Amino acid sequence: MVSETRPALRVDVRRPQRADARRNFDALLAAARDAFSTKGTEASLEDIARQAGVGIGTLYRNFPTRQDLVRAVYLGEIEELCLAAEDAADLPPWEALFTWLRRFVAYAATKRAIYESLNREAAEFSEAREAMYAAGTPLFERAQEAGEARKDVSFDDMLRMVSGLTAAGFVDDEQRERVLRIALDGVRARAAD
Amino acid sequence: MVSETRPALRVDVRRPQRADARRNFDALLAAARDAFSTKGTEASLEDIARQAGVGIGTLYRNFPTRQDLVRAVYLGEIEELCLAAEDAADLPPWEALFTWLRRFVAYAATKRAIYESLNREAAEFSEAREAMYAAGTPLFERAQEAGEARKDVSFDDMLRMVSGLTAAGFVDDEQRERVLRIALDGVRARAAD
DNA sequence: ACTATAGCGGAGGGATGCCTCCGCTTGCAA
DNA sequence: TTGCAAGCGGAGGCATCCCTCCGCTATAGT
Repeated sequence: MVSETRPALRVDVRRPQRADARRNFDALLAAARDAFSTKGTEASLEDIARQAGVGIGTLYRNFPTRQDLVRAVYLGEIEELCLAAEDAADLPPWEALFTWLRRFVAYAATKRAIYESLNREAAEFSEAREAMYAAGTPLFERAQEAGEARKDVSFDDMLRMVSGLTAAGFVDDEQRERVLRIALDGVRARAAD
Repeated sequence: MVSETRPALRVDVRRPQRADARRNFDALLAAARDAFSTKGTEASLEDIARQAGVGIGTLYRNFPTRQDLVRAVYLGEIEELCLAAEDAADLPPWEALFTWLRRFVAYAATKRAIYESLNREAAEFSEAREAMYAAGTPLFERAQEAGEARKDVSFDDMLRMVSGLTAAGFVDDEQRERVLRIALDGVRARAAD
């Protein structure tokens, strides 16, 4: 047990020992992150290997199934998100929440992977998702207690809403930001509440 | 000139003459509608033909390219949406808008096709999209004029927001409805405005 | 009933993706 | 330096999908 100074999830996922192998491992992860974000988790594994500059065999040695690769990318992304939640904790309630959610949206990498996994059953995902919920929920509840967020909205409601926006297409980043703000205005407590 | 009693767009798309052929045509359209809604516009054409109970050759005769099939489904969906806007016109401003948007979300069929096409360049799509905008914008502006919708939000902002939610995954329909309501609360004019 | 022909369907060739397997290469410890 | 195991990469078998082509079927008009 023992949560270290940082919980950190086990993103390790069995990183190889030899220097060259480790290089390949990282290149694969980076290529996958990129491919998944632009083409979804159905992206061609052969493309990913090619993009990483390694043979397809190497990809399969490190990540025997597509799911393994998706999970590795996903876990890395989740970890980023958990750290971002810690960083935001110092800000005023609503701003902290908003900042974290913006990070959630902006972190292009796993956009689609996160979104897809939000529904996926697989146990290994649910563990990570719980970590993310554990990281984000305090921000949300703090905003509720400060009277800035509606009490009849759940964290899950809000996150799914935001993840939908994440997946949607916008003309440009300004519009994305604007729409995010609009949607979150719906979460904001109203004078009448 | 000449809007008929119903604009109706040309959804015809060259419907065949012979009775059996027309049956096949309709079955293909229905199967495609279904497949596109669940698997996106990349769904296997052979599956669609199989699902429709016709040979792959028949599919290609009616819709020489995938794009032709997508367009046919899309146009049908858009037409539904335009009609729904007319129907909603009798309701009070905000309710009319909300009713139309709910229809927008609920009409499962082209969920993804509409969403994908929202960005697609292709000219044939933009024409239909404009028809849809033309149908929905009055509802939105009426809500704005009635002081029920914010003036600093555009119809396009709102539609993209909603279409994002459309594509997102929810636990059940109640949650979808609830989240739609929350997001639209962000579009609603506030007392302070 | 008869027949011309619109329409049918699926075999099959080409492309791409998945994944396994195995002979070659190379980092690292001694 | 050297030896060897960890690691590499891609050929190739299998599956799936796309799309074309053409011999067969069944409709609709006479």
